[in-house]
Amino acid sequence: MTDSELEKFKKVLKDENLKLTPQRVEVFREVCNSDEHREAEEIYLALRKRDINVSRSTVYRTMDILYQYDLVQRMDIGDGKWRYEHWLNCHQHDHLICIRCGTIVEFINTQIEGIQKDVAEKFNYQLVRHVHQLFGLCKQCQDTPVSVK
Amino acid sequence: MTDSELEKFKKVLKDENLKLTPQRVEVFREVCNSDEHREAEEIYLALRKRDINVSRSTVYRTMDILYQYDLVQRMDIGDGKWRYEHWLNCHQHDHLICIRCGTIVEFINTQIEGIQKDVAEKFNYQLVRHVHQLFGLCKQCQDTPVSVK
DNA sequence: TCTCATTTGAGATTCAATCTCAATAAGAAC
DNA sequence: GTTCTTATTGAGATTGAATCTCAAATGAGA
Repeated sequence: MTDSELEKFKKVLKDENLKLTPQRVEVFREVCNSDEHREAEEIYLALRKRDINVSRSTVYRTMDILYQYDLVQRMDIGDGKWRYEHWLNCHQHDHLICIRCGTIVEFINTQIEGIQKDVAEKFNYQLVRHVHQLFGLCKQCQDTPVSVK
Repeated sequence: MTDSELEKFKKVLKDENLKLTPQRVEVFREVCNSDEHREAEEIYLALRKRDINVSRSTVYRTMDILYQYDLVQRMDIGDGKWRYEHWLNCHQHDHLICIRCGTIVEFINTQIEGIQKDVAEKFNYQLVRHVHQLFGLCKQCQDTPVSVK
């Protein structure tokens, strides 16, 4: 977490009349210090592992704030859990997801953005956001035989 | 529900050693007879409304079978519920979703499919399926002012 | 330092989906 | 048609991520 990131977070809290608490800062720090796409529960456990006591409720609540004010990105791959990632490298990107091992890879394709704009325009939709996920088998899982139970 | 659709369902059940029960047929019929993107609960209620008694459990279980054997399409728009739609017009399509009123519109864009293939190939993923959803405001919601609570 | 609205933590609650299990029914064999 | 075996059904219990509740604690402006 860079100082400028922290300042951005502080500004949001101030602007929205939310208080700067140690718990909120720790949650934000934890999110920023990993490039994985993690669930709230994983972030909660990572904090506990580092002996930082923040309740599960507070982790969920803070993730909501971070998402609400666009300080983190969040995605849903259809398993009923939100996965969060920091927004530091700020590029709009989509995801490739391995259906066997769960590995998530990011990709950027500017061509698709143009097409999306065209589609939205054609249907008179004012585009706000999109979800674009490609599910398949990663190289390693293609090469690994399925183990017998 | 056309006869050929029903036959396809019967074939799947037979091939998979599953039994053809009146409940399963009714659920399938209900799904086929609507072009909406409905939740299992909505399908369950629609059946009750027509005085067809199928339990909630059986609706959920049958939807699983239909999805498993590719007789229906299912989507997740991030609200924790699966929405089902029949697969009768068999075109691969994506969705435009209004974030205010929930209207779902389908669109087809063959250009994107090519790009998806290229991306998967580049990352050595063997593509299985994709999710592509555009969220925004539909024309009507753009024109309707937000009502005051 | 005082004050007060906000936040926290722990546990309760929600809700879609899944599981359990006794009763029922499909459908193969005869 | 009858019998037998196994799958299916229905009702309610359970699961699990997320949200809510409320008393106690705390941030931050005065």
